[in-house]
Amino acid sequence: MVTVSSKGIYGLAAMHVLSHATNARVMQVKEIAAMTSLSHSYLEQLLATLRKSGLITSVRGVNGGYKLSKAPSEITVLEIIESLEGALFEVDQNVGSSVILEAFWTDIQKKIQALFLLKLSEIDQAYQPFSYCI
Amino acid sequence: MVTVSSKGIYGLAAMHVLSHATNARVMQVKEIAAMTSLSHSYLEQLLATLRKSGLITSVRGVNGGYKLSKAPSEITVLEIIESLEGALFEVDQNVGSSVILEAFWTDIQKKIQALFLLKLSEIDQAYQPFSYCI
DNA sequence: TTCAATCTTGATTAAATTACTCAGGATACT
DNA sequence: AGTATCCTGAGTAATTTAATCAAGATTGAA
Repeated sequence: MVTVSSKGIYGLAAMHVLSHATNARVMQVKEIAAMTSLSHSYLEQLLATLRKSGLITSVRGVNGGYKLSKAPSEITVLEIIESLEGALFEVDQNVGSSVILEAFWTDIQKKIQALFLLKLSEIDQAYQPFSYCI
Repeated sequence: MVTVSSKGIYGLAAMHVLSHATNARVMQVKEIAAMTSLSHSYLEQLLATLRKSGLITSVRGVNGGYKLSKAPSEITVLEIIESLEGALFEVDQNVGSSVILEAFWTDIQKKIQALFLLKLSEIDQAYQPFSYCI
């Protein structure tokens, strides 16, 4: 019903790294792998999925790599997670045949989904460890 | 990292049924199975786990069954889910070696946990489909 | 043109998890 | 004694996870 496994966590890490690439510069799998501590081949698999979802764009050949398809302010964490893990929720019928519980789970679902609607760019803004309000 | 599978959903359904048993009357597995549409043997397995966690109490022998160990107002959905599925979250180190992402995931974790701190009794209060405020 | 760097794809796999089933044992009321 | 219950542990098929690996496709540069 709800699942966020390491695949989604790794994927967000990769996207987060890409969001810091200066001015639409493509980053190589090698670089991203080094920064996220992921294996090259596994990361390739994740990036392939993210590319098929349209979240990132690839450039092939020498000096190729990946970059975000959109600005980090236009990509939500939910999109990233769902791209890699499928729908965050399956709307499950017949929860013990209880109408009340179905309403409960639907509500939980809505609330968790809302948590993940954060934009990629907002992660830095919200969780930057050393931020100074002048 | 986050997982709520059907086991937790079924378990909540069973506990919800038990919370409606009149005045500490024990309910048989058979009855609960009928009300939740679960198979007798699978439900037994779930109830055994819930009992070992101290959430429900059993009475053996003829006319035995299960009942809640505490009032529905003293049992949270989180306790039920975690009893069956283990910790809702694993605090995962080294999320792509990023301090910011670690802070993000810790925060998400806290917020999701908060959603599940709802009391068993509060489910009915909050999601009763036909409730009238006089 | 050739080569090497890079993305791309598909096959494969070991381990873990899920969602069960089943057979029989233990207990206690009648 | 007998039977209705809970109780336990073993077993299992299917799926998912978290990868690895080999080889193909593309393109910039020498």
